[in-house]
Amino acid sequence: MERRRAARLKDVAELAGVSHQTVSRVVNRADGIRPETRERVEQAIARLDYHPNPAARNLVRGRSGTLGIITTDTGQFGPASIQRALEMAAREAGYLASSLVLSSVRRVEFDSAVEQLARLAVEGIVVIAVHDDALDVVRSRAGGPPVVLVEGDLSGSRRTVGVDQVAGARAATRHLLDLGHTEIAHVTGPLEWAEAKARRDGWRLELEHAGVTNGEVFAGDWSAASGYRAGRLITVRGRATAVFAANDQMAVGVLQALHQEGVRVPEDVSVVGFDDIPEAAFLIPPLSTVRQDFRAVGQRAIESLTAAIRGGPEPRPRLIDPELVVRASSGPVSRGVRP
Amino acid sequence: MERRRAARLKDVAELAGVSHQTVSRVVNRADGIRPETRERVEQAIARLDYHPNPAARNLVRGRSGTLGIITTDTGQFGPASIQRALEMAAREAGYLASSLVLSSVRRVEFDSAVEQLARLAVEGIVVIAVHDDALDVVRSRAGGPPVVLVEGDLSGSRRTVGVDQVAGARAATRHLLDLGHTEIAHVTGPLEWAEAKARRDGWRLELEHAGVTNGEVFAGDWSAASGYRAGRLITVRGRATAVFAANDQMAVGVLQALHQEGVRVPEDVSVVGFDDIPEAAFLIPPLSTVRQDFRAVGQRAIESLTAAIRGGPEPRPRLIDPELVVRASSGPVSRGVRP
DNA sequence: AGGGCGAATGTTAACGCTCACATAACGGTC
DNA sequence: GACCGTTATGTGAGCGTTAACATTCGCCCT
Repeated sequence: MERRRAARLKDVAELAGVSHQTVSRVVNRADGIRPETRERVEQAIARLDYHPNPAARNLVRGRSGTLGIITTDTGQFGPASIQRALEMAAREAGYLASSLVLSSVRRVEFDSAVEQLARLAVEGIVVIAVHDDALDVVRSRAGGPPVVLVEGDLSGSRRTVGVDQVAGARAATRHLLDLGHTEIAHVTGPLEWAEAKARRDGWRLELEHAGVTNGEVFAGDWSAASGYRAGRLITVRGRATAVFAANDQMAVGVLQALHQEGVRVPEDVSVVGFDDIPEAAFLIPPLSTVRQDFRAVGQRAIESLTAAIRGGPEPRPRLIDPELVVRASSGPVSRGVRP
Repeated sequence: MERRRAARLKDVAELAGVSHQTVSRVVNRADGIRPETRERVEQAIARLDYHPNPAARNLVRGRSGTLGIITTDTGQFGPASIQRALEMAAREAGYLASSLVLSSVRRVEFDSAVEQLARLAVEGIVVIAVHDDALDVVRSRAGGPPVVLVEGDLSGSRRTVGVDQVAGARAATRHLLDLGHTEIAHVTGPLEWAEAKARRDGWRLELEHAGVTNGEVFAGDWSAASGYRAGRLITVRGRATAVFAANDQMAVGVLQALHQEGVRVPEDVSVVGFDDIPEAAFLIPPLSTVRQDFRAVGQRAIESLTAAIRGGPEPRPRLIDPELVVRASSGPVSRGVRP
């Protein structure tokens, strides 16, 4: 079968017996078209299987219809999920999203990424900013397309969107306090990450709020291995009756360490994580955790970016509330003695 | 500061004192330009910070410069990794990749995705085809842009690219046979998935090749929970001295079940997974598994697609060899009796 | 009946680039 | 010095669309 050229506005116009501009109006849903004419044009469009040429459209409108997403290839659950959510939200907003996955957060690579996006004439950029360094780079960049930061340090003056990490950590800690725990340890993420810092701060704040001051801190790095090490230390020192891990992967490690030492969860020690990874519900025992609505983060970020592109003000509140998910790994503090 | 319009070809031409066509030639690396002229033009480009307008370029060239990626939001490690790899490879090939993440593989949604990509005038589509159903939908589609299938059923006549799942499964099984195991159980993925089927077939083939016929099969669904259930059954029946799980998540479940029952890994039972998820090296014990080179898959898929767009033949072999990664979870069959 | 007005549609000119072709410049040959 | 071929550069058209303005038509009002 011969491959015909795609139909153009002009072809549709000829078939429908109108001018190309009328067709354009129908395609772009302008009003001031007689229903009868519109009907005729729409039939012609259907018959020719006409699709507007996006390149021509973008050219004449002086825009590219493209957004850039810069993220790092950390393999972490959060950033990857947000990337996905951003891609979906961008498409819903009528933009094409082009994701740039960096293998490091070094300034050079970051700059070249921004350069590459400039070459694509992106109208805006979303940076999934896990690292403080990345923030600095963005801040230092003058001119160019508007930039929205996601999930980094949300306290800055720039446009930023993200889950309220502090609130999530406080909710998790409050949940453990409500169960009667007073010795609540915390396993942190790497503290260069804004999220890790915020979760630690939330935990600390809530403890102070409750008048509890002596929570132990264990330094982790997001990995299950680091959670495992923290878990072993916790069993050795043997004071905490509850552990709040800064992410689910580390909580997995904690669970394994506790299990290995014969410490029962939640009878002897309660564990709460953060993220609600897909496996969380299938762990032994199912993990209590804090769920983040990445979909909402993606949508708001794109909203904020499109607003910036149009030169408008910040649209909706930029902090999104996380949700505590209680499962079997957290329970009332036991009266018995820890083994 | 006033925001100037972006520089055009004409602006550069005027500044360099040449025609716009000469500038175009310099930009597009055409030869037949005097070095001196080229130098002058390049300086002008740098001074004006000129970037070609991709919309105008695509319009006149009659192409969109865009590829579509269709994937499903399964949250599985493999598909997500491949999506990333595809995005990177597409960009390296000079294309903009637009990813469509489907929440189901139902025909309707799939069709609307293809429709949406047609609207973007994508030049080609990569489908990360996990489900047999998805394959059918693609096969039924006539006309439109070329399509490359990734990681589905690789035996079809269409352009397909992927890791040789059968070879990977055979390597894993061979590894266990080499360690002296003869009772090797297999935990499958959901058998609607082409990968799950291929891994089971590879396991079976290698057993037959070695003259071992009595491997037990346990049906799983990729989740850690299903692996856990299989692990419990294995300890109850108590025959297998080795388990090959069709993915790492299920292997995690197996490990937990064995551990819980006091079965030592690898002393009593060896475990091998598939995927090499980031946690694999941090599990207890570190998990032997099969690593897939997703980067290579992405690159070959894009190569194949660009070849198809140009109407050329299939470029490189489309099957990629996986790599066995031996860690502590697999060891020689023990002479002692299982507890 | 003529003027004016609004609704519906048509006409023309960009948008920034590449392609195909036209021209200029230059050196060698007879 | 007229002719040719080669190399380097310039010119004009057109890609498919939208924006701005122009036109046509029918209708109501005085």
